Amino acid sequence: MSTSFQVTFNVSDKLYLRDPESSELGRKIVQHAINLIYSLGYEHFTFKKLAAEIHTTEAGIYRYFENKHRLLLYILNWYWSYLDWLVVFQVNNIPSHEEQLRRILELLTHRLPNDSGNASFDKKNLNEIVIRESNKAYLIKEVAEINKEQVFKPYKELCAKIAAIIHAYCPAYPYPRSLSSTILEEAHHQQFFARKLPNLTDNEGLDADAYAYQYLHHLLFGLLNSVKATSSPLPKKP
Amino acid sequence: MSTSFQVTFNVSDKLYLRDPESSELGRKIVQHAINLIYSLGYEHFTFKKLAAEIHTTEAGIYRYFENKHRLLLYILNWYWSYLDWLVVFQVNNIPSHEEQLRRILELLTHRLPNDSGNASFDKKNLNEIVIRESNKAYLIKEVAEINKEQVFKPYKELCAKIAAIIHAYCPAYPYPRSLSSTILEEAHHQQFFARKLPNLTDNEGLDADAYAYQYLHHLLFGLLNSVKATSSPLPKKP
DNA sequence: TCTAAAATGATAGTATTACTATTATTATTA
DNA sequence: TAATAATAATAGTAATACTATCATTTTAGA
Repeated sequence: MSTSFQVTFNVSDKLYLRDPESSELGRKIVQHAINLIYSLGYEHFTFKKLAAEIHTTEAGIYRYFENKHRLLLYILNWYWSYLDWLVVFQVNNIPSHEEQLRRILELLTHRLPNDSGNASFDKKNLNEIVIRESNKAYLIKEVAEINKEQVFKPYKELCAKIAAIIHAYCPAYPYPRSLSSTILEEAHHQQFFARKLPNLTDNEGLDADAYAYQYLHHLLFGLLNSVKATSSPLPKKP
Repeated sequence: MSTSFQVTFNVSDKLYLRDPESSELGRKIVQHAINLIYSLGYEHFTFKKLAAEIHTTEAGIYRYFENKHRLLLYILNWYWSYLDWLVVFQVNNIPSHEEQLRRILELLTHRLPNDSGNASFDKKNLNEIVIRESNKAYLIKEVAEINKEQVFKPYKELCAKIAAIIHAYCPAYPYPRSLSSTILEEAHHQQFFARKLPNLTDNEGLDADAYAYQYLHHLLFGLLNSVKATSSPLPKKP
């Protein structure tokens, strides 16, 4: 007899019509959607192409997801939930808030470990589409309406969690949530820029992920340490 | 006899098939596109709807722009070029780099003056679509190819210009371009968040633009001043 | 001022996308 | 074993993203 331990993710059931985790077809849809969005780009990705890829029909996919935007949101929610869990796990038992933040930056800028997450998604492709497509999930006219359906909950929770650690590290800093969302966004954008529009960065030869880490590390600690220094000046040693 | 002074903008001629500035119809297309993208959202905006709005035909619009992505890029390039010009103008003759940066932040976070720019676009709508849609111009699979057509030149130049002032203000800071692009992006995202997903920010009752200004001001100067302090420590007063 | 060229308008048409509906077939589960 | 649920196969509709054609109007040049 073997025991298996499963981490479950709390994605809103508003995201799907039928739970894709509940069947082979559902899992295939999500798995191949990640690869296809990666290789075609979100705009050129269609349910018809996905159906052809996994030898099912368009109608078959529509039974799981209302449209491709919901499917994208589902994938991103999975990513954000998983990242949240990784943050909790990585930060657990680490006494230093500074070290906690350092580890978080590493998680945000580097790709997910490929063996992890009891899901057979291609983590490299997942990471790429998160970088390139995640803004398209919320930078839309209808954001207020879909927000009511809890579809951004995992993102907000992740943002709040990081904000809480920023606050613990530097209670005097007045914008922990905005700084958290800035870091979440720029961890992806600066990587994208470093790869595709390098003039928008100061990278010279580093890997995009390593560069993003370095830049954000300097930004985060430069900023927070300056606040710490001015708000509670330590007694100087002679 | 009257003299008129016109500022011209250097948008790449790859963006259009026929120059929309050269005709009444062309100007109407751009002007109403801004309003329609604003009210429908980029995804729901189509050339057919735009054609109906201005009492021309779909084919008529296709004679000016290859597709709606090019039209969006054209609009954004106009915005970026104009912002660049405003930056130059606002910063001219200001001796203090600090004051220069402060003025730039104000330009980035606040809407364009409505009477300006010798174009009859609705500046409020233009500002909204820049906030909500500009990421969709470059966060795409084909970014490398279209980048060759110079379509991001105005954005890069603006970024470089701000980076140069950051560098002038604080030569020791190692990431002026990334900081510049971060500020350009977050000036819009934090406004969007403050309005639509306020939990991602620390705003409490300020207008979104004022909040974004305040947050970014604190970030920019907090960071740069800390670098200044550590790189060239001033002699202490007793 | 006349003429040629260019721009526009009107209409039509194609391929693809984004869906919905129907019915037959295959698994599951009670 | 019967009922039920999921899937496959097929068809069809409305909208989108274009391209093509041709008549008409506008503009610019000789």
